[in-house]
Amino acid sequence: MEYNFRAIESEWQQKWKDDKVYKVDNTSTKPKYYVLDMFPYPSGAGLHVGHPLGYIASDIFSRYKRLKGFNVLHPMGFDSFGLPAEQYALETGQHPAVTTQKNIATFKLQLDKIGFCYDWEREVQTSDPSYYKWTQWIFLQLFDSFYNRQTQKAERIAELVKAFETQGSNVPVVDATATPFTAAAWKNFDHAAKQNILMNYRLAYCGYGEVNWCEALGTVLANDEVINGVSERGGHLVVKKKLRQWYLRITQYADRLLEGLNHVDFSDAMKDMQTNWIGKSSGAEIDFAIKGHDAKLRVYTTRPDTIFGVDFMVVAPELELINTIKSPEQSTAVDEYIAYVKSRSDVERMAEKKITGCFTGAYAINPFSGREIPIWISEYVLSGYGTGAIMAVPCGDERDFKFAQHFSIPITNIIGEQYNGQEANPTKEAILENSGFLNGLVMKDAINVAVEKIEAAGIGIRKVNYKMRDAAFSRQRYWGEPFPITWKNGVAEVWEGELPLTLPHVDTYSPGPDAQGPLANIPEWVEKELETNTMPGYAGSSWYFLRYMDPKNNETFCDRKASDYWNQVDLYIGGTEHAVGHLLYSRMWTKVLYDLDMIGFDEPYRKLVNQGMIQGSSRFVYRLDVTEGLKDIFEGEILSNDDQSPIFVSNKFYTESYKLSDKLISIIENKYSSFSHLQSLKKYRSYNLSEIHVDVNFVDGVELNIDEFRKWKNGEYKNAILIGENEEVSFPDNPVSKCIFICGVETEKMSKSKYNTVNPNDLCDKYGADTFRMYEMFLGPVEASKPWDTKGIEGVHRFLRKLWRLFNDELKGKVWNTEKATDAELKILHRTIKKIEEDTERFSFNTAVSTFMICVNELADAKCYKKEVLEQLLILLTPYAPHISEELWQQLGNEGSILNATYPVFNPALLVESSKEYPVSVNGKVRTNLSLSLDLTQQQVEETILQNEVVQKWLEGKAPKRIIYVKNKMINVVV
RNA sequence: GCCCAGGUGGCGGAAUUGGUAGACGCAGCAGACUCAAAAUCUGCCGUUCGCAAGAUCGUGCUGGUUCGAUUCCAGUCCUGGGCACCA
Repeated sequence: MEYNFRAIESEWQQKWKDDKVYKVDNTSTKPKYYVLDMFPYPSGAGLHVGHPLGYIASDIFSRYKRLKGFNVLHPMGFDSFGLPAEQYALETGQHPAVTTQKNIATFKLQLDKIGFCYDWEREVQTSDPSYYKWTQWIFLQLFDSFYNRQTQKAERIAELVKAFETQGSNVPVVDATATPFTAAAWKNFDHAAKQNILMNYRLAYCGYGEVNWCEALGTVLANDEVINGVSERGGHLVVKKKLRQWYLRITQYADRLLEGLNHVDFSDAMKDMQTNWIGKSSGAEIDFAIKGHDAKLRVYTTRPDTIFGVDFMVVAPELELINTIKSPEQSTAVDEYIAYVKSRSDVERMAEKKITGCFTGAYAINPFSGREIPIWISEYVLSGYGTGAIMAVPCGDERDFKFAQHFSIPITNIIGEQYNGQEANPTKEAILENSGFLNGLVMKDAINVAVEKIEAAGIGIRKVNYKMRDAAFSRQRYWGEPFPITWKNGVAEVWEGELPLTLPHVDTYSPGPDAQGPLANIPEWVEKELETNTMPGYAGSSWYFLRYMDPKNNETFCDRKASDYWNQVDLYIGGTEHAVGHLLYSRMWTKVLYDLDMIGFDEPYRKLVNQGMIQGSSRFVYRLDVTEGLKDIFEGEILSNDDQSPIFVSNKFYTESYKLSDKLISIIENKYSSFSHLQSLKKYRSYNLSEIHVDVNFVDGVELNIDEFRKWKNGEYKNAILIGENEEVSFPDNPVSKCIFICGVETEKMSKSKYNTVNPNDLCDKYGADTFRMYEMFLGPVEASKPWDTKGIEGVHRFLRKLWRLFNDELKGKVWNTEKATDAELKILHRTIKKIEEDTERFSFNTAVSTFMICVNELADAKCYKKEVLEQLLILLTPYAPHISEELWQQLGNEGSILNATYPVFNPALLVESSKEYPVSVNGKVRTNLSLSLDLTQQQVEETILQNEVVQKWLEGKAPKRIIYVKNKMINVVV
């Protein structure tokens, strides 16, 4: 009987489905364990082998925990709102709901084929009205809440109203408003005035923010749709535009998001990323008078101790203030510079090495020295951080220093010898000079003195700042959750209908007027004065882990009993690309729901494991192209021919600079003198090699399958002429060719457009899901990123077949028996139990797979076909390769599914050793091995060692200085 | 630019706490079985020198700490991820 994985896998998948073996209850006497995968976006391209890496890891762990006696929740669903579906709708006119459903169906087929233990009855989809009903509802809770500074938690907006009614604006629970009011005044405000004030405190609020606006496309673009200041599609100009936007006041939670990191098990790298993103800093906000103007320049600095070293100011080019203060002489230059900056993204601005800037012609006054300080604008200062203006201290800050040098601004030294005039010194240890009342103080002590003086003088305040900004929460798009908000006379009101407020049908997905979303095109929607923005992708994904606990509930987002039972996610597996977006948002939402007493915990994820990315390994062919400039010359002579039979050259012509070589041309010439390209090549010797991605699925390693290549893309290259590595040429009409064509290789992101994706289904068909699962794990540590290479999968498949042969022989049939296992055989088993358990616990799945291989190799060598041993091994293997394990488990005559078996218990007594083969080194270099009893004393070991021939040889008669003996590890003789 | 991660054979990787570098697998080479092929099995498989025994160098690079460093420290180069509207 042979290992027929196709039959085995489909049979067991069907049986498990029929028996509902993965159904999970919200009540159990067993302890609970919640394993979560990051929410997939169901893209049209389907799953590629990179996606399931984390899913397989979590599936293994879920099954392992189940065997260990836990009630395990391991759900799956879809983050099904998003830009790609809408983009596709724009191009094809198909409704996103339709394409999304199609994509989800494909994903589910693919996932099921791999044999995951999801309870599909708990599936959620964010674009399903029964789901986004609750996303909208939670949004309304955010809208109806504010952050109480006193209690440090979210509370209902009604509480704030009560406070205003009794105490006016001077309340301890929130920061003061821009314009103070009394309790009496509050009561006299009209509705709109009150709402405007409250909008400053709501956790979900409306404000104004900049977006990437593309006039030509009439739409707002995502950052990744903008490249070098123009749109990716069409290359149209993109500028910043201010729009009314919804925001989440996540900044209020900055401190708690930081503090919460102490209570979760995330990697230090992940915690660092979040900490840096939040970017807490403390310093001061200082108002500088501006010469000849009433307006003040407010700067934020973390180093108020350096205030006497300020040589210039830098203001973000976006700041309105600039228009007021710019001098007539500088006006044109300033406007031109602002126009330049408008075309640049934040990333470009921060990454720019070239120093740019423009003097405004205005001067600020140093409040302590009275010095006049020139005010500049430059793109390296961003408007969103701090006050959008900095005081520049070139002797202490590298960027300020370079700026001063570039524009020849004189530099003041306030740290004496600590500053060498060649580069800035950002120390806090120097003793201040040229610094008025701060002279003689060490800088780090001077910070506090300076802040106190600034506060006393009434020109500034101590200020804690966060780099993190409030999260923009609206999109000018169609395919997202509508806001249950109406606008009455410019005031945002909660929509009065019953949730969900469903997405209306639209005829076109084109943007609405004035940079509004497509919803603005619908008369009925606009008539009802409904909000035309929709929510962003992270709305639905910020709370989905809660919905899985109680996915069908129509009364509440998640029953309290269910969330109390399942509590936090015990294990969350996903990529670092979500480090600062999704993870921070869902942590914030959890904290708000906790504050409002709707759930009983304030961190969503107890433990986070970061899965690495599987990169694509792309393959290239190199097309010989006539260069652009010469095209005219070839008109009529070549070009028509060119398109039909392009020439491709093998890798070596690209890497070994065979470009333009006589050799390449002579190859063609010698073989095919009538070749029509030849004349032009000889004549002009001017061509390029362009890299063209080819589908990795018809490249074996690096060798191109030329027949497949000719059939590719409906025969686009069927007439191609290929010059191989061995300098043989393949023509379309000579199918028998000795041409060996080698492709170029590069590691890149796995993506359909790069033709480097591999479909897991194909591999499951060819080798089986068990092989696929184990191979994904065998590739390397889950946390590591690595390029995909299908080649090694054979090895894992061979391993499973070898396992199969421990039970069945192709000719003899059943070979397993019920004989008693020997000590040696039990030792093999228990060493495996120990290692598999350890490796699984620490998510080291790749070494676990190796361990299985070693175990099966050893059992095969020992000809051990004993049920007593094999049965235990199968249980260990179930989480990794569930189908074959179940099949063999049944063959052994077991009742019931192996899914419910009990995990083997490791018996240390079986592994006790009495001696050890020690490596013996002399001066740290291993020279020999020696087997010694484990109960020897240091002295006994030393004596034995010195007797040894090899050791004596290396001692060369000298006496050893020291002998290091680490029991059970090694011995080192120092001479 | 800033933040984070990673550089080990031809390739993916192992070495869990500073203790035999290269487990396990792929590819390759040689052999057995076979009419042949597939499958399976056996052996070899970092570099240089050597018939061999053995020696030499070797974990991106340059230094340091240590009896001993892939592992710790400092610096440096390269690659990948993120940088707020892809999800």
